[in-house]
Amino acid sequence: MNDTASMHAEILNAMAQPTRLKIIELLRDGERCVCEIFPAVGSEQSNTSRHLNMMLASGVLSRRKDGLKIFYAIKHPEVLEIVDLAARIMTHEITGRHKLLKAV
Amino acid sequence: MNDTASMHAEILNAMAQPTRLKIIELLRDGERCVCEIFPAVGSEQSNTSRHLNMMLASGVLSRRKDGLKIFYAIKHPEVLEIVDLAARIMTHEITGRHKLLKAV
DNA sequence: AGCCTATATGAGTATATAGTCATATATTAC
DNA sequence: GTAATATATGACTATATACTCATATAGGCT
Repeated sequence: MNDTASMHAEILNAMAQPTRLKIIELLRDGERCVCEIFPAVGSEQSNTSRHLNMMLASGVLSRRKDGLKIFYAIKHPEVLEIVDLAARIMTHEITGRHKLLKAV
Repeated sequence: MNDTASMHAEILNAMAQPTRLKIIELLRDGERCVCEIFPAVGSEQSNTSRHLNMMLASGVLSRRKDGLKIFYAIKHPEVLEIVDLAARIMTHEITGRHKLLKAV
């Protein structure tokens, strides 16, 4: 990343994908190892590993090694706040679109 | 979008790109027409139009027509909150990485 | 009507992304 | 040492994305 806009975007992008959102939701109540994460999100181990690594690189997740296992966790509380705010927008949008349908 | 995770991701994705972040920053203090937006963000008119349309479709922006001009605006206050929280994460990351460099 | 301005879109390209399968790299247990 | 487990990565594919240039569409003005 070079300028601040692309670093800023990179952080948001690390949350803006269905599998990555599932990972964040899973980590909401604490750290998990990769071996727990990939079956929980229903994705391959290799694919999950790539998502975890890019989320680590962009500062969304942190990790800790314990023997063979590597535990990933949400690095900043702001991550969950962002995900929750986006969920609120989604709710507004869904109810808004329902009203539009009713109006017809 | 089919499931909630992909709609959720779509909303975040509509902010997770440098040009789109610049658009959001520009609209922070009020609506602007496309003719004002594209020179301000330094992007082509056609490219800016596409970004604006996808941000509209995902519920991040709203638009209003006034004669020839179309004014885009931030649709939900949560959008700015999300952008600000991501900026805070970026700040934490930058200071954190500086500490790492100092420690070496 | 014709002309100008503002916005959107079709078509194309180059790059990025998410995904898979196979393999490499630890780390632990025996 | 070997075997087994956990994670990461190389190589590849298919699709998505951001972008450009040219053109279409629509509204206002004379």
